[in-house]
Parts: sequence; structure tokens; C-alpha cells
Amino acid sequence: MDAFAAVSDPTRRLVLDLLYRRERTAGELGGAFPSVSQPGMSRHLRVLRESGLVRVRKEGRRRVYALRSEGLAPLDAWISKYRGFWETELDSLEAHLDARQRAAAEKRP
Amino acid sequence: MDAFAAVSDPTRRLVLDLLYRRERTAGELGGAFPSVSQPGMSRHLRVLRESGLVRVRKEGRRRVYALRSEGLAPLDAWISKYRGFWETELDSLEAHLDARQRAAAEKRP
DNA sequence: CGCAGACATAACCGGCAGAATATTTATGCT
DNA sequence: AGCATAAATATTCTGCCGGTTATGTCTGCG
Repeated sequence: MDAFAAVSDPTRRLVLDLLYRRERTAGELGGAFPSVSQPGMSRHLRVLRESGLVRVRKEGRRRVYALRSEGLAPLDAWISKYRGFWETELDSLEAHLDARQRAAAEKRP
Repeated sequence: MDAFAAVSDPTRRLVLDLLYRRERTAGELGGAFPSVSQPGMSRHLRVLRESGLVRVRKEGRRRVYALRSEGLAPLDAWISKYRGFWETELDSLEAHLDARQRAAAEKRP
């Protein structure tokens, strides 16, 4: 599963958000989501691992997960192409004007 | 379907990439993907519409699709939190050094 | 050694996403 | 009006994803 698909799941995004602040053990992460069973979280973590978004290290019998934000680089690279598109008024403003024109045109044709 | 899920599909990303350059009719977009049937493309376009990533206008019997890049803003907002994490050497360089240290430590303990 | 804790994997299930075929709607053309 | 074209929707089928229960593996500890 690629980074795009990995991040398309809300739970996994929240996991990454937790890891952004600090490392956490699998147990801590699981505990943060009461709606998800232990194996469920384990599978989410596996997906995040295999798509390169987190790294693990063993610490006794715990697994400590940490963010590996470079994994998001491909995603960011793709989006960066579009960024600035909506920051310049080039399409949002244009769309707004189009809508106004169309609305006006429908009122008095 | 939210923007994250919409963009998690490779075909839909390619469609957006095509629309980045210019507007296209549904037919043009379909023709660009021989592996996808006409209704298939129509459904992809529907998803992109409903997640706010494209807008349509009717032009005769054609539907002209255009990028609505503001739809990507939530996605970009989420990622931007992580950007700079791998740009500052704060984790990639650190991880690299950690790895070197660990490797060295294992060679002569 | 043997037990308990932490986590991963296996097996299974329900639902939904994606693809194909068939049909419908709307528009242009003669 | 009648036909062809463009594109959307309906229907069906299949495969994968997320969740659960059950089980396995490894580690720390008495």
C-alpha cells in the first residue's frame, strides 16, 4: 500500500498526529483508540510501517513507534504541484466571478 | 468520500494531473485511460466532483471538467504540519547519525 | 522452568469501492 | 421527428479493507 492509500484512513492519520508529538509504544497508541481492538491497531501500524511512514524499535517487550516523516515526501511532492494554484486567486476568484456572471445571466436573459 | 480517499486512487490523481494543464471534456479524460471504461471514468469523475476537487460545466452535450484545486487545501493543510520535519535535518539527519552510531557501536562494543 | 504481559499474525466476516454490461437522459444534426 | 453521440445512472459482481476473535511468539520475571 502506498503512502496515499495509507493516509486515506482517518485512524492512521490520527496515529501519525500522535506520533508527531513524540514516540509511543504500540500499547499507548492502541489505548488512544478505544474503538479499535489491539489486533486492529497492530494492523494499522503494519500498514504505516510498510508504507514507510513510521519506524519501530524494540525496547524490551515493547515496540516503540516513531514518525518517519520522509515517508510523506512523495505525497507532499505531488500536492506541491497544485499548491499556489488556490493561493493565487487564479481559479478561486475566477470561479467566483463565473458564478456571479452566470447567476446574473440567468436572472435577465 | 473525503479528499484524502479521493486522491488515494492513482487514476484519479492522473486525472487531476491532466486537468492541471487545462480543462477537458469527460470524453477526453476517458480517452486518456484506455484501461477504464466510459462508466468507470464517469464514476471517478463523480467522486472527484463530490469531494470538491473538480467542477463541471455543461457545454452542449459535453461536460467540461476543470480543476478546483482549493479542494486540495485540507489535504495540504494536514501535510503542512509535517513538512519541514524532513526538511530540517531534525529527523532524517538525526536518524542517519543514529544509524551510524548504532552501526559503529555494534562493531566495537 | 513456567507464567504473564506486549505485540504480531491467522482466519474469518461484512461492507464498500471499482470494474463491466446495460440502460437512461440529454443534446445536436439531418 | 428520428437518429446518433456524450455522458450519467442502474445493476451486478468481485476483491480488498477494516474489524473481530483466536492463536502464536518473544521477553521479563518469580
